[in-house]
Formats: sequence, C-alpha cells, structure tokens
Amino acid sequence: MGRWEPDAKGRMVRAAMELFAERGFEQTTAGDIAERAGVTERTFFRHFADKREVLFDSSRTLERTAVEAILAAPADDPPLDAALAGMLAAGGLLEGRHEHSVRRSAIIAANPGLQERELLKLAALAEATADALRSRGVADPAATLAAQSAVTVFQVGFARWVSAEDPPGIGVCITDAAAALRALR
Amino acid sequence: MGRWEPDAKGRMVRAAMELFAERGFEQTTAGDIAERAGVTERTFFRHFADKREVLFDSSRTLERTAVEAILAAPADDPPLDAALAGMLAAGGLLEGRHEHSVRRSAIIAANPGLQERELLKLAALAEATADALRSRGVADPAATLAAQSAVTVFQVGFARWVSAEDPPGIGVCITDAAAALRALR
DNA sequence: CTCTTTGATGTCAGGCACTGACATCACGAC
DNA sequence: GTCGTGATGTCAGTGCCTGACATCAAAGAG
Repeated sequence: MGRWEPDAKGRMVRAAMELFAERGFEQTTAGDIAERAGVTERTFFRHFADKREVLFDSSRTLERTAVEAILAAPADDPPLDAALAGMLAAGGLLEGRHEHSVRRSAIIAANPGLQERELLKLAALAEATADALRSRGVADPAATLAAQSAVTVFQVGFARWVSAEDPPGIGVCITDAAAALRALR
Repeated sequence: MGRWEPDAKGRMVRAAMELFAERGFEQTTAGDIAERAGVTERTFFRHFADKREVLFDSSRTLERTAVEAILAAPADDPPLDAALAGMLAAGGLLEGRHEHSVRRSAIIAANPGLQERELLKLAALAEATADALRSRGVADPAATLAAQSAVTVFQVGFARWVSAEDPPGIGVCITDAAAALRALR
C-alpha cells in the first residue's frame, strides 16, 4: 500500500480543485496539478483516465449508494418511489459538504468539457438505477423512464440546493422536485 | 461562396461516417477524414470545433425544429404536451433516414467520448425546450422538469425506433414512450 | 539480517488533437 | 485589369495521453 507519501490521489484531487478555481480548467495543465501534488504528470494519468476525471472521483460511490438504497426499498414501492429513494440516499452523501459542492459546481459550470463528463456520470447513474429497478422486477420501458426521471429530479433538487443562500437539507430539495414532477400534467 | 469544390463540409461528414464505420472512431485521425474529403487537416478544424462534432452537425436543426413546434402548439396545451409536440417535430426530421440513424447510433454507441457529446447535445435540446416553455408562461421548476421529461421520452422512443427490425414510424415510438411515462405514477 | 518480491513511481519518447500566424488562391466587384 | 474577400494551404508549437523500461520503498521469506 502506501510506501511513499500517502494519499497521492487525494492530494491530486485537492490540488486540481485549487488550481481550477484559481486559473480555470483550461489554463491548468495536468503537469501543473501533478507538480502541486508532488508527483509527476505520468503518475497523474495512472490515477485518472484523463484530466477531467480528477473532479469525478466520488461518482462511483454515489452510484453504489443509490443502487443499494433502491434494492433495500420496500418490495411494493412503485418504481418511481424506489428510484427516488436511491436519489435521496445519494444526496445524503453530500449533506455535510455544501460549500465543497458549490465550489465544484462552479468549476464544472464554467467549462463545457466538464459538463459533458458530468452528464456522462449522470447517465451512468441512470443506467445503474434502471438495472436496480429491473432486478426488482420492473420491465422496460418503465425501468428506463423511472430511472431517468429520478435522476432528473436529483439534478433539479441538487441545483436548487447548490444555489440556495441559506442551504436547506438536500433531501428537502429533492423531495420538492419530486413533488413538482408528479404535479406535471 | 463556393469557389472550390462545393460542399466541403458535407464531404467531410460523409468521409467521417465511412471511416468511423470501417475502422472505428479512435483509429481514425482527423487527417484521415480530411484526406478522404480532399482537404487538409487544418480545414477540417475550421469547419468543426473538434473531431467529435463532425457527427453532430444537424443537432442545431433538430433543436430549432423542436422549439418552433413548441411555440406553435396550442396555448392551452399543458407543458408536457407542448414539449412532446416539439419532440415529435424533431423526430419527423429523421423519418426518412432510418438506415442512416442506425449506422450513426452504432458508431456513437461504440465510443464513450461520442456518447458524452450526444448527451451534451440532448442537454442543449432540453435547455432550449425549457426556454420555449418559459416563453409560453411555464414557471420553473415545471419548465425544466417537463422539458427534460420530454427529451427522455425522445431518447427512449428513438432507441426503440433504431433497434426495431421492421421500422415503424418514429412518431409512434415517441408516442408510445410518452404513454409509458404517463403510466408511471 | 539479507534477499526477493511487489507495486507505485520516475523517465523518456512519441502520436494525435487542436491552435495561431501567415501565405496563397479563386472568384466577384469595380 | 486590379483589387478585395473569404476559404484554403502551410508551418510551427502546445498540451493531452500512452507505451516501454528503469527505479525505489516497503513487506515477506529464509
């Protein structure tokens, strides 16, 4: 395990957040990030598939948490309810990190390439959610539609949570967004 | 206008489709595409912001068509109905191009970078749709939610249309997906 | 205590994506 | 015929990312 300075990955993530906030994503090279983290550029690319991935290291944890919550939901919950339970669980991971989420969102909002990557992660979350619903016996296209709807609710709720001055709970934001979706006609 | 061989852009689009189908996206360089189209690599990048964009040249037309249909929908249509009218109009543009759509989808499905770009275009479509709804007097978050739901319906319907052996109308596929969404509840 | 193994890291060379600066050329306007 | 205009060609350069190989700290075997 750690024979050198420990947590090289964490150091790179923090260095990247700092540099992206200071000069912007495009004005920061992979070598810059590595240097501030005390490693070489080559090591950076051993930990992250590309320069953008350094901002999405926790997306797999989010996905896993959502899937587990969906599988743990009451068996008679309708598909959308189960999927939304997954989104609430995922949101819970961010509960204590409002300030960090705001900074990260600002960085992503400032760069189309990073928005692309975020959309890919959300699509992966939707796909994992749909798989979880299918393993609960939900057939397509209902599984796909419920999963994608839940992720949309997560996006809308998260956006409001991040833009709020006095941060409410993210759970409230997600629940409100879910209610607004159901109120559509 | 055209003082050289006309339709350089169209030639590049066709050359790219051929090469991506033959060897795959990553195994094709921008220089390869340019060469087959009879231009230089530098000219390729004057027409397309990056290598992926060559597959998404028609996305702005799709977006414009959807917006116009939404604005033309009956004023008393509920938000989701109006948004879906936009998706049906957009789908209409593909009606006569099933084979082309199948080939293009296969290329995109084979490469994560292209999927990212497609997600970005769909997000732009959703944002334009939401804007159109807002200009009809729909407030947020209903506008965002209805727009994103409509785009999801478009995606699901399109996917079924593309994977169908004996292609039905794409309008039927979209309408069916919309019905499945409404049946969620 | 020494040797070996293991895995993370460093070093180096190179391909491809993309860009800025400048030259060139075809065609239309006058 | 000259001149302007816009698309194209040419060239040099930066940054992203990868493969191949060397190195080194620490853990385990004897």
